[in-house]
Amino acid sequence: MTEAREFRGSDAAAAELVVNVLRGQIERGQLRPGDRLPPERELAQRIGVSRPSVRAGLRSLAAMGVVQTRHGSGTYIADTPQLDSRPLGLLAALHGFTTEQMFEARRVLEVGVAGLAAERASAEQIAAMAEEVTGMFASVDDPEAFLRHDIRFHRTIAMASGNPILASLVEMVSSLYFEHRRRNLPPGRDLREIAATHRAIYHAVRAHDVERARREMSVHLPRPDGSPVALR
Amino acid sequence: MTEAREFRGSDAAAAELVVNVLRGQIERGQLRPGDRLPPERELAQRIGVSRPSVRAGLRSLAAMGVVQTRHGSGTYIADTPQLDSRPLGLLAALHGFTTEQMFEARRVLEVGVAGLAAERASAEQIAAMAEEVTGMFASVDDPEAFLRHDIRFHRTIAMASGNPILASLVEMVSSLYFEHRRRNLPPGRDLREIAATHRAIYHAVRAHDVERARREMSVHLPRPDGSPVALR
DNA sequence: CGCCAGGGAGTGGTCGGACGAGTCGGGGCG
DNA sequence: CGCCCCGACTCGTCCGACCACTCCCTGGCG
Repeated sequence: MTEAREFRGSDAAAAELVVNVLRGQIERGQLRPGDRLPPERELAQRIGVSRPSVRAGLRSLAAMGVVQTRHGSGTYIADTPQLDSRPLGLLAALHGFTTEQMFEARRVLEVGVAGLAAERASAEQIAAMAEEVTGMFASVDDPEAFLRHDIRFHRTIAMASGNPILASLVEMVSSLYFEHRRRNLPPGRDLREIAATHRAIYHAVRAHDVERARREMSVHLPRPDGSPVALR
Repeated sequence: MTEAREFRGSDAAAAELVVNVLRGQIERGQLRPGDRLPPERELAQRIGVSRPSVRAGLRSLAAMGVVQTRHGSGTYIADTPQLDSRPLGLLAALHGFTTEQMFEARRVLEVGVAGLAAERASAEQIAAMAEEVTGMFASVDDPEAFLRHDIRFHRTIAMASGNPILASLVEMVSSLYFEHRRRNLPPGRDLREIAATHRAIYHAVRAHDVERARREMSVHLPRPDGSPVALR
């Protein structure tokens, strides 16, 4: 029962040991998304370190989005394969990323996933896109609601690409943009026009026209046209 | 001097408070890359939480790659704007990302940055690419050295895109691939052929031919052609 | 019999203190 | 003058305790 697993090569940091043990269990399939981890006190005993060390390791994993803890309930393996966007936000502040760079990164990613989505989108996913597009047209007078549909539309596209890695990256970068836009409501352009461009993207995906989907997504996304200042 | 900064809205988690305080100082420019943070005990007193809480917050930031601690020396703001790739590796193991998906993500990113690099690469960056290409030709009999030049070539391309966000994402995804390849040396294809494709990419970038750079990068990157197994 | 309020056990969150381990610089010794 | 050792400083780990929160289960009430 004991998984002390001494030696551990040359690196014997207690907190790191915790991460490695759990990582091993994850990679071996013994820990699956949604699973609940043993209590910290029990983990400490099993691994052979103190509870503070266990907590340190769990906190690292939590910061990476691998686990999430619920006070009073337990620690669980994350069920949404979502990379946390806070790191990017912090790095943005640290190294002075500009809005242009953020837009550009989003462009590269979204255009790519739009093409893949046109190849592979399922009927259900296409229906979900249509739902969000109609939602956008229905809320052209409510910027807040409009933004929600906007976010969900792009998220659906990312899902439909069939590539969870790209979907995570898109989510990470886009959340930066949407947070930025939430602070600056309403946007300059007419919401009706924006909804129309989304409709065009949707049509291209529905027609499984890869090139058109890429092109429509490309014209939709804000060009780095002299955006005002640094990010945030 | 005290920055207790009570209230803090509705969320009063001690460890989170530490992250927010430091984040604020980073965003306000009071903390810059390479700077050394105050000792944990002093931070604890200044923020008004216990040292374990400070340690918890710092560990979160460390896991995100924002700070790094050196035993016996201190905690420093990270100087390399690099997103850590370990989170992606863990998520890959967790959610069963396949090699195809990894290749595909890398394709989207690398093709994008290749196009940007063709637009913007400076003379020095182009020279650096040439250096790596010649290095690859010179080490076609040494897979290990060849791989090193390969990595550096792609890193130079990413840098030359002028977009640190994209460069970080490329680095994050590519490091997964290179780690995978390091375990599986040597690759199936002839190294000489690979070096030639890199040379073609280099020529396109040097000529500032965006479309050709994208095309050459596209043909260079391994197509998702029935790669064997899960990403491990 | 069914519903709901209460309590208790289990869990993570925080705290203070203590000691070990690593780093670094300065002062003493050769 | 140069080397080495030592001590101050810092992070790393550990312990024990208590608090806050969640969840389930029990018992009483309708």
